[in-house]
Amino acid sequence: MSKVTIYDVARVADVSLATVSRVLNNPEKVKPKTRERVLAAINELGYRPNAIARGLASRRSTNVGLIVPTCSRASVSEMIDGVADIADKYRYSVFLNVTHNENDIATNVWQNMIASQVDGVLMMADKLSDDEIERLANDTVPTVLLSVKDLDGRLPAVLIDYELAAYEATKKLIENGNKDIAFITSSSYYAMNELKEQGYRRALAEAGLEPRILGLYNKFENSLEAFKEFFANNAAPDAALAVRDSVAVMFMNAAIEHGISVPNDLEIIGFQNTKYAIMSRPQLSTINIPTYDIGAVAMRLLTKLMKEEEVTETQITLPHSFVWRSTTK
Amino acid sequence: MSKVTIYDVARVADVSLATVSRVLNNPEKVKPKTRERVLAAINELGYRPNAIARGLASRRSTNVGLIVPTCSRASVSEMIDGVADIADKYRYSVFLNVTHNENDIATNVWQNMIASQVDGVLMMADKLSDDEIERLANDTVPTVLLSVKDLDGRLPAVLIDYELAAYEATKKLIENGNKDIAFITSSSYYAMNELKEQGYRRALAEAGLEPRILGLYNKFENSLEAFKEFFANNAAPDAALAVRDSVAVMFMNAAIEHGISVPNDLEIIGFQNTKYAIMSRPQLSTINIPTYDIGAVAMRLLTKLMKEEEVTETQITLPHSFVWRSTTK
DNA sequence: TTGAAAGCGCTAACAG
DNA sequence: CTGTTAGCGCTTTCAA
Repeated sequence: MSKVTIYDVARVADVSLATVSRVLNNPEKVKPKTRERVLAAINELGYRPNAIARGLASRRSTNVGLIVPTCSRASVSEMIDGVADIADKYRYSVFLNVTHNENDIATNVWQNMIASQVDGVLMMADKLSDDEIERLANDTVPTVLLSVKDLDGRLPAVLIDYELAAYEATKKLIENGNKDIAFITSSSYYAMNELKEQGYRRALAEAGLEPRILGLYNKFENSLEAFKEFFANNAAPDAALAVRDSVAVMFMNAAIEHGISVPNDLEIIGFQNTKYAIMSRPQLSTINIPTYDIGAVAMRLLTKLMKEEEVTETQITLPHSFVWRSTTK
Repeated sequence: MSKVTIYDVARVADVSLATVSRVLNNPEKVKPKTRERVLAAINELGYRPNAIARGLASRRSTNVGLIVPTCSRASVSEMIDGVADIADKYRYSVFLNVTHNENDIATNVWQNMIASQVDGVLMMADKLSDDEIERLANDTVPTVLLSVKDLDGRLPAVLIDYELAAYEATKKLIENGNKDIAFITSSSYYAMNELKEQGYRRALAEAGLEPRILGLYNKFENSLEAFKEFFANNAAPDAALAVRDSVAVMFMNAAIEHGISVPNDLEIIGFQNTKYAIMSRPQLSTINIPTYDIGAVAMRLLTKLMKEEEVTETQITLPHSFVWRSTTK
């Protein structure tokens, strides 16, 4: 569409194209009067610089890549909103790519993005191999990890201390006098969930209690059935910590249908503080995670990295908190 | 990073850069033997074509723009997944932009995307003015509307017949013998919700019943309070249709806390068939919307439009269905 | 079947 | 402060 090029503007304003380029990129270097003439011409013609040509000439695209496993989990969609808002603010465009949690895809996508000349990338991907981390860390275009981090801290990252959060939640459950505390986790393999499990185990170990891990199926509907079956065939635990609010609510619903009273016979804590927690009955006690902020802070960090500003803190841990509602005593 | 250019490949393969370009874009026009030599060189050097340079030279970017009001509503995040999957399949990259429902922003974003040389755009935006629609429709880069449509059908669109869905749901409620049927809507202005309201009103009008519209606040927490207040100060309706599952569940929870029995004293139907509907107690009857498919189908339609293939049907209505659970008799 | 050459629309030295 | 001049890395005629 935009058939109007920088040449047209230059002609109308009666200057060289270099001057037009200057008022666009370094307006202070142009005499006010000329600048105005150029601006007027731009307006008159409805000129919009061609981002691609600009990218080619300047070797900077003002594009960033965003790699996520999926959009349709609240924990990631809110983060995307955070990324998008800050990107917008700094006038970056964001390339979205969803990998469905397949790692080789993530790495491949990353390479494609680099080839597409993004200036930086935000990546949410589990279990990157050492080689992969090495490659990301050594590339000239900066990559920031979302929610997860590599253990050696080679890559910038914005995350939550999931281990600590789970540890503290479990500890609370222990303090409330519970002995048989279950951990309800997902069968799919998330690094995040592994950290949560570690925190859970640490708290139990300190108290000399036995862990009890309950896996569940990826498919939502199957999980409900699985939970029902669980309560039909097993002694119910005294308390439970779940990897996500939705999981916690499903577990709770199954328990209640089995005649168990929450929180009297069974205390439950979720993870994330989503709407699920408010909408369940009883309302779910949960760990509040600043999801939006993870995205926003990561994007902000990335802008600094891209501008090669001095960044003191390259691995940022955002604070979690607890929201005590009606599923805990 | 990819410092390797097409020249390097040409040199190593001992051909001209034109030939390398050909094996990339029209492999059949190159003698198999040469082709293999080039391919080998590409492999050896780890060459990846620079998407930006390619875009500039070919005037096609293989990028599409995706404009949404937010990511963190299930109805849009699932759609995004649909778009992303199909885009991936056709090797398009997607530029994501969230507008927070502000229309002037959406139009502006659209222009920026066009300037960024996208080959097409998918847009979810309410209440576009006639001028805006005109502009989108007349541009050389195709735009497909998501979920909403312009009334004259000038723009391609993929959507649900929300009016009909609401009409049918309301009719079911009427057939069940309810007289006082409420419509629970959001105070923010969505074209979609307006259509739902129209369907609701049509069904009531046909039955000679009076409509009863209940607005609610945008903020989730406030809504719960508002609903509680509603039940404290007003006669409860016999039945209700809500614009979203989450709204339906909140309304139901408030009702139940007020001592109303669902579905005996109050029948409720939601919209969307999200996890909320399964996780509520009782489980919510709702209208199933193929959210993922809206995105997927729209993206597929867009690829055709971009290739200038013949498209017979430019406004596609996807089917809805009903899921009767425990909040209806 | 291949190569030479002319751009795509812009930025960025370098002069002036 | 402004203009001239090279490219950025690739596609695409046009000839050979």
